[in-house]
Amino acid sequence: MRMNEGVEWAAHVCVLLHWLDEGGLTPAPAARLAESYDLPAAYLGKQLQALARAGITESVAGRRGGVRLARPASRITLMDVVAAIDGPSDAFACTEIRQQGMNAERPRREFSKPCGIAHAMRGAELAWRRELAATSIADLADETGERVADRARAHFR
Amino acid sequence: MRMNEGVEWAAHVCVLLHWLDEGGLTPAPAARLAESYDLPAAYLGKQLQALARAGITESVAGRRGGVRLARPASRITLMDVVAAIDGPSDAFACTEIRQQGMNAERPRREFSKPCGIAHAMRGAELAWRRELAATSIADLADETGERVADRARAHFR
DNA sequence: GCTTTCTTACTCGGATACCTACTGTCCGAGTGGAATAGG
DNA sequence: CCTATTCCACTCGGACAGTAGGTATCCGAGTAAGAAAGC
Repeated sequence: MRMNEGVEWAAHVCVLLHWLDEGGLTPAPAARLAESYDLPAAYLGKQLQALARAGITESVAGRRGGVRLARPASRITLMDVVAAIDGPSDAFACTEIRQQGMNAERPRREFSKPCGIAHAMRGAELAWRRELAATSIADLADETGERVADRARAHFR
Repeated sequence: MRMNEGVEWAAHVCVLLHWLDEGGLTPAPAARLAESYDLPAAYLGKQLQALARAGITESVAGRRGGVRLARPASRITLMDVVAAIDGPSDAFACTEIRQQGMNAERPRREFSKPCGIAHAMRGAELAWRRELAATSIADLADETGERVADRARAHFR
């Protein structure tokens, strides 16, 4: 099980957009964001589109256009970013194999209670989501230090 | 992000092996285990090998051979099964893009503190693992009900 | 000076190709219990 | 009756093909700010 690499990119870009916002440097062109972290511009564009579809960023068309955060960074969580890029569906998908093979002839009502394995997996994923939802983009930006933020802003000025 | 389908198979098979153990019906041939849940025998064999490598099951060669749990089901957790099938590595892999692009020229010592995003992701995965480690195969078997266990044993007798 | 047109610099979305990892199958080698053959 | 051989039912491990989804690139369409041109 491996997470989409775009999640890392999107998270870093969101933090960067927050810093730029504080300096009045948004919207920032997608191509420059990609260049800031040496990422393939065309592919990062796809991830940015996904963020926009999820309402995390908004993009401004036309000259002097670009991307910016759609709401304060304190109200954007890592969970939001993961869900936008990696999809909202669970990693574990129960295929109800307990109803196959030796139990194929059994009446369906015997399986009305959800599969215990699926239930446990679901609980673990909920814990994971809860943790991700507890960290906001603003938290991440704050703990990085002002010097890095300043340098980023200088790079875009 | 999607989890290996074999994890579901392996978990169900472990529960089944626990039931069979209680009836003195182990070791059970891999082919029969596959047929019990209508799974492709050759591919399930691969997953069983992975379980054996992880020390969760042990396989008995030769005639009347098969597979059985290597230790009591109460001491096998879902986390063990997931790690055996899906690999022990984290889903999120930090590639340190913060050190690229506009920060490529910066001295390395500025990045001695771990990346905040990677840290948060790691914390969330730890919460996930903790939950999985809290559920044992015996727990799963118990909550399913004795009737299903009896039927499984009857199928192997 | 004001309005219109044009250019430019962006985003958006689809089409496409590649590559990795998961899914699934097959086969030969090894192993050990049970049946069989020989003394 | 006892021992040695053969057979059979298993597992193990590697090799291999197919497929889905993640990675990456490209291109045309749409949009808006600012410059240029015309009145």
